[in-house]
Formats: sequence, C-alpha cells, structure tokens
Amino acid sequence: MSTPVYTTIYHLKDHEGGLVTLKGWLYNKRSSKGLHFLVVRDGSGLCQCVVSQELVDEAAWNGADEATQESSMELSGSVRKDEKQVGGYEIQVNSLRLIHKAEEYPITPKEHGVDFLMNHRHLWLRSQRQWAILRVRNSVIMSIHHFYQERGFVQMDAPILTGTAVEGTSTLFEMEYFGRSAYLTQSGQLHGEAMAMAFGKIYTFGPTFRAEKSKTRRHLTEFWMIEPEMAFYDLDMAMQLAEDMLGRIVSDALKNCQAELEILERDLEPLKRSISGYPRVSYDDAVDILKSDKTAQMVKDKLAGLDLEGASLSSELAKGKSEYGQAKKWEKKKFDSRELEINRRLAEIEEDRRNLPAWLASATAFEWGNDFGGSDETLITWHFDRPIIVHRFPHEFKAFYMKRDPEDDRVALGMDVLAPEGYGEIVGGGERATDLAFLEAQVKKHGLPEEAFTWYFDLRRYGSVTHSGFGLGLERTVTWICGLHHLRETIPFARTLDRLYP
RNA sequence: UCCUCGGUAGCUCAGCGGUAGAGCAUGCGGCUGUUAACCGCAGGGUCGUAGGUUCAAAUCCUACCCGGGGAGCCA
Repeated sequence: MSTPVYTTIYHLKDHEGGLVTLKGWLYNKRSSKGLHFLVVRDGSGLCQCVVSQELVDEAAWNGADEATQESSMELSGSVRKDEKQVGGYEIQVNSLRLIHKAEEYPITPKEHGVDFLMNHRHLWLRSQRQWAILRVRNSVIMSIHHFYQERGFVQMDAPILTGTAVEGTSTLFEMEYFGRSAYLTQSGQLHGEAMAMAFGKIYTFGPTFRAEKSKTRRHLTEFWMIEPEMAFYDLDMAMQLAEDMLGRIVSDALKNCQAELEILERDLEPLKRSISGYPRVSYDDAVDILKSDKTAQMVKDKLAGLDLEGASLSSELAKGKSEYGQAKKWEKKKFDSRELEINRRLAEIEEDRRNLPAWLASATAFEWGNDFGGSDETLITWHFDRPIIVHRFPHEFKAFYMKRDPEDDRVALGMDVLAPEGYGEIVGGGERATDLAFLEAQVKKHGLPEEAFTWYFDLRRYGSVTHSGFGLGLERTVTWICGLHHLRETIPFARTLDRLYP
C-alpha cells in the first residue's frame, strides 16, 4: 500500500482515488452501529470521513467514537468522488488519531442569538457561514489590489494617528499623545492627496475609525477603507474608475467564490447585472425620482405585498398549530423550526410596515438642499437594477475640500455609489478643490483649525492640479456581495458601540 | 439622545395569573450509509435585578440593568 499524501480538503480534487492524510477538526458527527460519519473541517473546506469499525483498528475506532465536536484529529484514507456530500468528496478512513478531545463546545449545530454568537466570535469564525463570508472578504481585498496594481496605482499608507479632523461632522476617537491631543484617522484622504501629487495615482488600504454612536446594521466603529486618489482625474473619470473597480470586485467574486456564495444562498442575478453600466444620476434627478408618483406607488405596492405575505404566513402558522396535536414527533420538530422562521419573518414584516409610511412621508416632504437619509437612498435605488452613481450634491452638507461645479455654484462635484437591493452607500468621493483662496475660506467657514491645514494648503501652492478620489467601505461592499443582513459578520472581530471583546 | 422589541435550562424558544415546558447540546442505551440523521431513557432552572399589586406572579404594575433593531450621522 502506498503512503498517504498530506493535503487539504480544498485540494482533494487532485487526489481522487488516492490515499491522503488530513489534519483538522470535527465539525459534526452522525453515527449508527459500527459506523461513524465524521464531518471534518480543516480551514480549506468540509469533508465527510467515514469510519467503519470493520475497516479500522481499535485505536482508530475508539478515537472516532470518543471525538466530540471541534476535537482535533489527524486521519488517513482513500478519496472518493461523491456529489451528494459537502465539497463533493468523501474519505473512507483507514487510520485516525485524536490530537485533542474538545470540551463541550458552546456553538451547537442549532441556531443561536446574535449576542451569544458575538460573545463567542473567536469560535464562531469556525462556522461554515463565517468561513464563506470571510473568504469573500479575502477575494474582495485581492480584487482591489489587482485592479489598482494593474492600472499603475501605487499602494501607500496614510497615518492612523492624526492631528486633524478631515470632516468636521464625524466624531473622532481622541487620545492623549505625549501631552497633547491626537485622533484615530477617520479618512486618509488629505494625506492621499499629498501622495497623489508625488506618485500620480495612489490608493490607501487601511483601518478607519468613527466614534459615531450608531447602532445600526451598517456601522462599525473600526472599519477598513480603500481610498484611491488620482492627479489629473476629474469627476467623470473618478466615477468611471469607481464603476470599473466595483465591476472587477463583482466579477472576481462570481468567478472565484462560487462555493462561498452558494453557502450564503446569494442570488447571483443582481450581481451579474452589477458588473458594468452603472447609471449616473444627478442629485437633482435623484430628488425628482424620490418625490415621484412612481416612488409612492412602489411603496404602496410593497406594503400590499407585505400584507399578503404576512397573511399567508399567519394562516400557515395557524394551520400548523391546529394540526400540531396529531403530528408525529419529527413533524413537530419540523414545524417548530418553521414556526421560528415564520415568527422572525413576521417581525420583519411588522417592522417594514411600521417604517414604510414614514419613509414615504420623508420622501414626499424632501426638499432640494437636504441630504439623503438612509431610507431616501433605499427608495431611490429601488428604481434601478444595479449600482447607481449619484453626483453633484448641494455643497452645504458636503466636505470643505470638494470642488464647486463651475456650471452651478450651488453644487459640489461629489459622488456616491449606492448599491442595489437596499444596501446603499458603499463609495463616497469626488473632485477636490484646487484653488488655495477658496480652500482657505472653506476651512474658516467650517470652523476648522487653520494651522492644522498649512501642509495641506501647500499642495495648492506648488503645482495645484485637477484631482479626484473616493473611499470604498470594505465591509459594506462585502455585505452587499454576500447579500447579508448585517455588516458585523464581514470583519473577523467587529468593533461596535458597546463591543470590544473578544 | 430619542423611538421600538426583547431578557425563562449550556443554546434557541414556548408558556403570559393557579405545582416550570419542548427541541438542540451533554450522559447512557439502540440502529451497518447517515446528511442540522433517527429512536428510547436520564441529569439540568432563585423565569435579568429590586420593589409593588394579589389568597396566588415567569405571567400584571413601577424603577433600574443588559442586549437587538431603527432614527440622527456616515463608508
């Protein structure tokens, strides 16, 4: 007999019919007399390994018998293709050694609540769904690097400790820095501009901190942001770059993360449409869309649909309850889990029914000059089947460094990319102001400390040029690609308003 | 800061005035192809905390603590 080759579950396809050794952890176990079906995970995937009492020695059998969930083990056996199994392969085990018998594992193959899972994030990472999400995150990161590197951008790091608030609006984490105040960066943009003037086209990729007291599914206090900054790019060029970048991220994910997206049950159609052809929508047009009869009709249709769905689910629930008494035990179990699902969905429907009228009211009352709220963005994106780029906003609610539109002084040359399916803003940026006097006036007007910007003003003193850039929120992008409800699962260890552990 | 929902077994939840329940997990037993396997038995609880109403409180009331979602703000 040949010697087994040490490999990983991901590479089993190269060893069909051969003998291999795997090292991993027990994900789940099913047993009957003389047989153990061990679902093993090794970080690269899952594989069912069959231990038959007749075919292994006593030590191997006892090891499989004793193994508890998440026990670590090393096993060898022959690889067989089997479409029915997770990963498409199965291993008939010849030998097995228990490396460490795990204590009772807190995360069972059943459902858990968010709080419990977040408290066990260090273990939750081992679950299949988290595996899939964080591998998509990896794909997105690599796509971004490839995209920019292939286009001649230089990756440069902006400082994390800063003495300047880039945008007065956001709240900063302040800290003591050798006797004075420093802040954790909320954007690398100003330093990015300096680097763009030195290298032409650059992008930063780093952590960003916002001390906003937001408790929503779209916010983290620590998140990762990618900020390209390009000399000699105007707004239109920046919008095209953002579209090309997102298109690349999406098409790479579709190509490289098929298994992951399937685990996440992601509907691929909206992603396939999101590779190119992003409509450009001016703020003016977006306001018209928001206040249109069509939007009002969409909200009404949505409400009617929710009523229908709610009624149908309620009657299913009632029917199940009336038949519960006569049901067999396994039928009861099935109904119990369905009941949970229905109750959860009903709660969601209830919430939407409460929110939608308020959304419509706020949309109808919207006036030119207001900033879009989360609900406004969602309503606007309902009109499109792929990401859209909204541009040229009233300058009042935009950052001081944005260039004014030469054709309309009321608006700034900013742009936001809004993801479809209700995911909203994933990119924000635009063309930067080039005129020194204008910037000096802006800093004063926004009440920012002028002395903190003297270095920044230098960029307009020595060869000021047209330039643009934007920031991409990594976690929001991954949330959209994965089709998730909440962004906290897209980062290994989320930092939120009241969560610093684990 | 405000609005809203929740806290019952290790976990997910049901019970909503009258002796504390189920599934999963754990332990033991059964089953030679299982797919959140299945079947049987067992252990496991100051019903978030503190007051109050009541013959009787997990259930009703008040306050507080903790968490989820949302608003504002943002990527």
